[in-house]
Amino acid sequence: MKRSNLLVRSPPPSRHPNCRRYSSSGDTPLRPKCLASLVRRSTAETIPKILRSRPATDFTPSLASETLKLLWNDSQKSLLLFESLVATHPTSLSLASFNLAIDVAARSRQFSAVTSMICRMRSMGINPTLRTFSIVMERYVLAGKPERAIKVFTFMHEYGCPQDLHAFNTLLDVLCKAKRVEMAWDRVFKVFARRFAADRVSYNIIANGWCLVKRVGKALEILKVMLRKGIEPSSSTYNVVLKGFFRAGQVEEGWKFFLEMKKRKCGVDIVSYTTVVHGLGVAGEVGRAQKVFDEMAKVGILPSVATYNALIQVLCKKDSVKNAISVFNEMRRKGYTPNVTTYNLLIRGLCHAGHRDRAMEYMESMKKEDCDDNTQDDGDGSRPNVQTYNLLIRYFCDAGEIERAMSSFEEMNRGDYCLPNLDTYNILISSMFVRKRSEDLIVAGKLLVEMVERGFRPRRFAFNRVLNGLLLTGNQGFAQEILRMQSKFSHLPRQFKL
DNA sequence: TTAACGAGCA
Repeated sequence: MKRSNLLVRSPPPSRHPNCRRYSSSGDTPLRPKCLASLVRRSTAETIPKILRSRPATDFTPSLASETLKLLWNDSQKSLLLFESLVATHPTSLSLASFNLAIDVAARSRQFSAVTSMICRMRSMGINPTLRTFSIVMERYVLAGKPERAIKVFTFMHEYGCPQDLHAFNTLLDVLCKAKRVEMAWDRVFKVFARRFAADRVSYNIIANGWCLVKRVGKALEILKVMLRKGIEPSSSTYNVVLKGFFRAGQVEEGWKFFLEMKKRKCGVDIVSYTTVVHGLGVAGEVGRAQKVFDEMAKVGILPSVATYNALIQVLCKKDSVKNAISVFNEMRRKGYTPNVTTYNLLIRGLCHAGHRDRAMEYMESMKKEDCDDNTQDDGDGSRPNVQTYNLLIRYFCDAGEIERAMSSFEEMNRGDYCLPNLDTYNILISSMFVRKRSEDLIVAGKLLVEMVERGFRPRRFAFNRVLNGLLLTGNQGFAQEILRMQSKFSHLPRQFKL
């Protein structure tokens, strides 16, 4: 498949404004955005050559890991960069870069590549940590192979990572977060609890697992077991159950539990308040949510950005986006810095109310704040992320503004903030069927090709839909091409070995 | 190492 065929092209060869001399060696240090852009426009053959042409001093561990982060949604290119760095500048690879590469490989189910990366990092004197193994375990669970995750846990000490309580809790958490709480309880907790001396955190994780599948009764049972065993519940334990009630739609039970927590002084904190503001609000009890929010100042618990976000979301969903904007302005006046979630909530609220132009203004201020802000202390600050782009694209598509959606997509595809993910492609491909135009179906086909090239696995449904569309509009040749890609794609090796 | 704000599916 020639990329030049693609209507939805990879980024134009625009130089990043911060990057004056990225294609030849010079005295300007290489920045992550420039290296990412360079890698995306190069091939497996040229990437190592380009890397060799630059002085070794350019390749710091942070350049390597930041660039891999930017290439997160292009698994092919990020793995190519990783392999090329191994060959040309191995000292630039830190634990962080290995973890990123392992995550990307595992996400596309290349588990044998994961094993070799772990062996390679050890041979380079970088020991895989629990973080490394939690990535692998999580990917196995998400790939529908939870028993493999358990196996990784039983083997990991052979790869230099201690099997301890911390690791035990991490495995429990990985399973519970993927809603495999029964497996976590029966196959891990019961089997290993004594050996690793399960603690309060272990029980909290299980209680949370039950709450995630909306079985608060089971979480309360865990609470009883803790009390029986003399393990004192923490504020996290109570907050988990509190959230569980609201998540399960048991609003009044949640409210009673909150009152009881206050009465018995069991660690009511900022998390409990945020949970209640959000829980009451999304259940439509906006007045009560607002009252709880106002109560915080009186009891001396100041709201955090997350609390403001909860209130803003509630107002957008159940009240008016106008009031949400007032709260947003108020939080800024008080000196809070909105994060990417705050902006995404407002942008979604505005789009939902049909104000897409105003939503775009907030998008622009996010980008502006990113330029003004050099500190970036918590990593991503308020830069637009994949959710920001996806929600804008989704609303543009829903409103029939396909061109606007495509222009946001192209901007995203420049890769200054993030690259399109599976959701982005799914949203756009679906929207290509609304106008019933032959040219739209070609775009859908090209998007499908591009997503496969970047390591995403479209559902069979997407393949069939695009194929049918192309055949019906007389694009037999392109349909054949996609069919060939699909047959190759479905035979990708699915090795599960570690 | 666990808990709050985001996060969809044929």
